[in-house]
Formats: sequence, C-alpha cells, structure tokens
Amino acid sequence: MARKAAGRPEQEMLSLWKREQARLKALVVDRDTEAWQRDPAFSGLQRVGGVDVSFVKDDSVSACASLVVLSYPELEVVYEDCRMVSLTAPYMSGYLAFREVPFLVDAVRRLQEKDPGLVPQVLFVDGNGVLHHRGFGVACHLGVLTGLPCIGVAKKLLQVDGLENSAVHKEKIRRLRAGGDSFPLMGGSGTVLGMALKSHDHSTKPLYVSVGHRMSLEAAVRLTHGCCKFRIPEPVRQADIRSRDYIRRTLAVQGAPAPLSGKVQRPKACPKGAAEEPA
DNA sequence: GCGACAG
DNA sequence: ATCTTGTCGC
Repeated sequence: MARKAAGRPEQEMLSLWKREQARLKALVVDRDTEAWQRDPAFSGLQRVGGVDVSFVKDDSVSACASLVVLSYPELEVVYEDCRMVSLTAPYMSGYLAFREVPFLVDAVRRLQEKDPGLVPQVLFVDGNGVLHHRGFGVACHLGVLTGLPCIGVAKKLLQVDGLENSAVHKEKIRRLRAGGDSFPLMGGSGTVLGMALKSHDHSTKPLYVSVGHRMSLEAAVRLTHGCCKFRIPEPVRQADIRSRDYIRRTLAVQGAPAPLSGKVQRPKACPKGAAEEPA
C-alpha cells in the first residue's frame, strides 16, 4: 500500500544520493595540506572543532545540531553553537550525511560569518570518512562542502569492503596495549581504509578513525589520540554533551506534557532502610 | 532464516 | 540516535 507507493521515490532518492556521493568524492583530498599536520607537536594548531547531532526521544524529526570549537592543546571550549533543527531526510545506512550534514554546514557558515578568527583548523566528525561503502562517509562529505580538514571517528566498525568484526579482529583489539596504539583496517582491495585506535590506556573498545578531508590517515590518528581525555575525542564529546543538554533545557522551557495515561516510572529503591511501600 | 545496519 | 542514576569496584 503506502509502503509500495513510497518505495519508488525512495529508490530514486537513493540513486540521486549515490550520484552526488560519486561527484563529491572526486573532490576529497586525502593528504596533509597544512604545515601543522606534519609537525610532531602539531605546532601551529590552535583550534579544533567537533560536530554532532542529538535527537529528541520519541521524535525522528526534532534534533539539535551542534558545533563546538576547542583550544589546542588545552582542549577548552571557546565556542559553542547549538540549534534545534527539523531533520527531513531519513537515516539510511551509507547515506548518513544527507540527513545531518546540511545543518552542520550551516553551523560552520554561521561561524565563518560571525567570527572568522574562531573557525577551527580541523573538524572531528561523529561517523566515518573514507571507511565507507563507496569511500565517501559523512566526514568526507562535510569536509568537501566546507573545505575544512575533517577526521572521521566512528564508535563501531562499519563492516565494508571485506572488513568484519571477526574473532581475528577482536584479537587485534585485545593486543592493543596503551592509548595511542592502533592497527590498520585493510579493505579487500588492499587499501588501508582507516585505523582502529585505542584512544586511552583503559579503553576496551577502539575508535575507528578514517580520513575525511585534507589530512593523512597518520596525522588523523595521531591528532585523534592527542584530543582524547576520555574514549571519545573531546571536540565530539563536548558537541554531544552540549547538544543533549540543549535539548534537555529546551524541553524544560516548553514544559514536558504529562501523558494522560501510560506506564509510570517506579522510583528506584532507596539506599538503605527507607520505607517505600504505600501505606 | 540469519545477520548487518556509521548516526 | 534513544533507553539512564546510582552503584559497585579498584
């Protein structure tokens, strides 16, 4: 019924998106273009950015897009931009950028106009770069559209081009000793698509780092490690924290309506000996 | 039928 | 993506 009627336009949309990815992919630069990227201490690097999109619970449309800029190497937040947006495009695996990237580009443009001196020299993106079905993930997409160097940081392995979360893969993870240790993710074609990185000493799950735009994989991995206070690179982590908090504050102002009926959250048990049962 | 499916 | 505060352990 409706499913079938919507099926055709959806396929047409995907083929358009696929063509757009192929077109923009030709513009990706997967090497270092800046002097600081090759410097052992990244001297010359002063501002790193992070972007994220957080969602309102039980709402596939309302979200908060955020861009933060941190000082480097201090990693202190010097700029924050959170904005409620309405996402129209659906989430399709392999096409994440078409859902989220327009709002991230907007945020970058606003900063470029408002305070060019604060524009980050590199952007960390929540998601993959060239480690992608067609070699053009959201980090590449945002990089090409903004012209800024971008690094893709995914929290789980996208199993593409022969890469799989196999027993062998898990064993390689187990062998990562200290924060900064990594191993290459080799696609079936023999190309290194990204690196699994232990982002800090006591992290079990690695990060999957790949080139977004205007940076080598080596520099991307090294800088990612250099921006990790915790498992998630600080720019992305701050963007995530602040976008979620923005949503929380927004809902508080409008007043969360109490449901007319439905399950009620039962209070957690009190620490010790508190009488809980109603009389 | 089973597993994968960035966010 | 979202569900989640306090809690147990080093």
